[in-house]
Amino acid sequence: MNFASLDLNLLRVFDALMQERSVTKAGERVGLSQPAVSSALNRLRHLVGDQLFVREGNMMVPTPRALSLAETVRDAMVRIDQALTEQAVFDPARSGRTFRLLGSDYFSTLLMPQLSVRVLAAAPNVLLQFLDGGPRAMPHVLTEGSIDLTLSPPVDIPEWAAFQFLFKSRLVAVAKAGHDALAQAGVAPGETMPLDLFCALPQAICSTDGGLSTGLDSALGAIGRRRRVVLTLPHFQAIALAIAQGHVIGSLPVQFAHRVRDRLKLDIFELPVGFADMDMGMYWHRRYDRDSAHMWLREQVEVVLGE
DNA sequence: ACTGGACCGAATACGAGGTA
DNA sequence: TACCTCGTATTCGGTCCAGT
Repeated sequence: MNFASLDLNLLRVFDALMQERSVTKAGERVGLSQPAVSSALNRLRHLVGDQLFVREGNMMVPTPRALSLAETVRDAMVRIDQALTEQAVFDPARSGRTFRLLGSDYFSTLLMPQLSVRVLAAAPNVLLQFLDGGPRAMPHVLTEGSIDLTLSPPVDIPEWAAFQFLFKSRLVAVAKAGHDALAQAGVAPGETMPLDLFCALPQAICSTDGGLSTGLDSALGAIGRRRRVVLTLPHFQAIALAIAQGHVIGSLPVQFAHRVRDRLKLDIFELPVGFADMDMGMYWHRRYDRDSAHMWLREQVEVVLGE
């Protein structure tokens, strides 16, 4: 590998190929024709001494060598782009940037309505997008640069990811307002739901993969108890709507429960079992640490959730 | 003016996948 | 199985441009 003979445009082609997995689409992305990309790929292959991409059906699949280079090249591309285009201070009023956030519907409900008001008031030409996804998707989307921020409880973070704590969240038990069994037991909203009743009443739980056991079930198991799960749903909104029907109860993050309580006519109770609060926060790739637009976005999220 | 490198469009070959 | 479509790889003849 002779670095002096390296044409940096080849890295643009490589980066586009990593993202598109197609010579034709990579060409469209970087403004070259398909043969030009093919030729560039060939020159890069000779430089690196590796095939880099091999064809599998209609896809160009990266080799292990290409995968090992991808992160470094992507990082370099972003840094060069920032160096060439970055303004001294991000100007929200003039920016046409797209900000993409990823998280569960917990955050899209809790954060996005207010965040969109705040962001679009200051930056009317900005496009704000919130994508549905759990913590598992986090490393991939942050590495490839398709997402600016992910919002989630703590996860095992790679060393290239930055984390900022936003708020603590705890679970509360939720039932339809005036739930018969709870009324008969004389339990008022705000009080602790009796353990026997909590375990006996049919429950809906939030689970994106159909799993039937959560941290709360582990806490119950530790005291030799078990609850009756009859429904799993992938979104907290759906859990709340199901609870509003009256045939199930459930547990929701306290901030989320308060947000939907009045509209859906729900009652909120304390859980009958000790369960540790969760630290909610945002993650981003460290390459954006000093990106002024990204810093501005993080500030807006922090302010909205602080309120 | 010449040379070399990079690109283009067009043509062609070939492989993979979908479909009748 | 044959055929079609789509996409990649390669070649060819040509243009453009920078360097000598």
